[in-house]
Amino acid sequence: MAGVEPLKARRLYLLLRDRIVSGEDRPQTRLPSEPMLAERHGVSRVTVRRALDKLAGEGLIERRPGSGTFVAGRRNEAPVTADFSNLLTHLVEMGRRTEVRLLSFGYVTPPAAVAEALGLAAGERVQRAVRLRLIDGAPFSYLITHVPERIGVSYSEAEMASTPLLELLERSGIVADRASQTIGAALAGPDLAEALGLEIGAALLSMTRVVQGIDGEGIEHLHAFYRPDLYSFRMDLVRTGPGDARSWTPVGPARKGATRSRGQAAARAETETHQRRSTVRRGSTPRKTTP
Amino acid sequence: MAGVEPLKARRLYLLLRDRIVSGEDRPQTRLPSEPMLAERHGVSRVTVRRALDKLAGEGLIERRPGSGTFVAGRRNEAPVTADFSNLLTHLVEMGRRTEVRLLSFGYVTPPAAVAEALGLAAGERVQRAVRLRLIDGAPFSYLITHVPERIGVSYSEAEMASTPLLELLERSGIVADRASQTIGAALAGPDLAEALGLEIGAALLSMTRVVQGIDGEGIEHLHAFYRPDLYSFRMDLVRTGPGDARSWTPVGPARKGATRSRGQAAARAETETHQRRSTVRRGSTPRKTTP
DNA sequence: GTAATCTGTATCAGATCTAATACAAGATTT
DNA sequence: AAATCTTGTATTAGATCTGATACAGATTAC
Repeated sequence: MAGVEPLKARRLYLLLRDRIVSGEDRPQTRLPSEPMLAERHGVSRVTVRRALDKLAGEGLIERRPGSGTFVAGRRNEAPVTADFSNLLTHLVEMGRRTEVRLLSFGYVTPPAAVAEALGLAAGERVQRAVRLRLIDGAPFSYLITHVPERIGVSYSEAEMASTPLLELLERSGIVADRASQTIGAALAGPDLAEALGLEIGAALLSMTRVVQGIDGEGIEHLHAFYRPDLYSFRMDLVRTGPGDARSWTPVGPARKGATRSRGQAAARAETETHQRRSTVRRGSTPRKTTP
Repeated sequence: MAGVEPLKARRLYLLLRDRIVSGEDRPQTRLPSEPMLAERHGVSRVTVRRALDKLAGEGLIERRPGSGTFVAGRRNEAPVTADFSNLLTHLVEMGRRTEVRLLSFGYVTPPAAVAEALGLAAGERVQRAVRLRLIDGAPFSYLITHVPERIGVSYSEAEMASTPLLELLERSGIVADRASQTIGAALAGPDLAEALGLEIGAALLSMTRVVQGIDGEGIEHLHAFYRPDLYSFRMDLVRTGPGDARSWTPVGPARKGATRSRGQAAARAETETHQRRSTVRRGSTPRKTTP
């Protein structure tokens, strides 16, 4: 009569977790008691307890002996948000310190997908670098870059560890003209999990970016993985154009709540100003990017 | 002396999987033999076998008894790609058929996060709908929409199951003026996993979108989950502006190689044309959107 | 054709997970 | 103050999962 499910606790954990993070179960609300949950989900109280232990470990619930288990206050969403349209990012970082670690560096023959994306000749070698980015000491992104060998030789390994890649390329006279980004999701394998400080099956945001020069020649291929709890992508759009022909146009990210209940024109002016301002400011900040 | 690790097989599975999908292990290549893998990773051959079974089940490897295990040909990436800047999407769908199922419909008091995002008064109710979108019979997105009650009543439940939400709103005279989208990743819980036909711990792409009217009033709150193997977000960027003041500007997705080696104006004009074209075409196709 | 190598299959032992039960301690209600 | 409900802790046994070993069938190389 035993269950065929080898992961009852995990299953229940994910179930409860979804309801909490989605806001379905409101903060400060009391969850059903452990015996109740056990009965309602057809598992033993020990299993319920395991699921709740996990939730408590992540700070999603608060347990008060004798009183009950309560939904904790909504925790902050991904604090570091990248604007989509910005390559030289513009992390919305309020006084935070970012750091880069070079995990791997060398010249290899690229995977077929990379070679194709960069438009390389058969057998052409590339510089491959793996970097880890941290914010306030916490790793949040894992970056694998491939650069054609002839371009990669124009800067050193040491520079790679301290300077954003696109900046290095610019310095070498390489002109980036176009880029294409694709965003997806993936599970954390052993390497990624360890580097990013996550469990092995954790969910990751992934991005692939291909940067091309004026003649369409491949300059950089980036494959990046982000911790979704520390990083996310954001894009703001405004309806433009007259009458029926209007369509959506991306703009820079608006300040939190700043555009609330105002006219369209005012909102647009504001976001555009913000964009310009942040662009200028970038030149004076130490070294910040999201490659 | 037995291992403390309860997930050796899964660990190895993810490790090998990463190497295959990243192209590190090239297609048609033979993997190390099972005994070799067992030794190199310090596990038993049975464990290796379990990992390989999973990979074979996903078609990532091909096993030939007596001969060896081979990396299967690179499988296609996410076939359905959404352009970022397009709300009324524009799936890059080549003759595919999409379908919508309404899983849940009703009026509720919204979670705090939703109420806040929509700028609702305390206690104001919303229409909540859960829909599943399929392409060629395969579910690829799970959508949870919240719409203020006063707006939601302008269309019926039946319409909800057949017509894109934004289109319904437009029809009711609601004018969407601004939108904000945030993209992240999450693990599939029991509900999502079953609806989308995935295992329980699978990785999902998630998106939150808030649409506002001219006066900043909330119109729609969407929380969407996508199968990353069937769906991804894409954005193309072009370097604009003169000399040192140049920055990156998002454009519609370029046709493969179409914008190669052209100036900024040409590229933008082209994508806008393409965008408009697809908008017009939509009217004659059955029902296609990506809410 | 014979040896070496590889995948496929079966068996067995240890570890982990699940469940059931009992009891203790804190909080609330009656 | 007593009764009741809650979470915290401990113990037990059974089912399941995981890992290790041995052997069989298929392919390849020499």
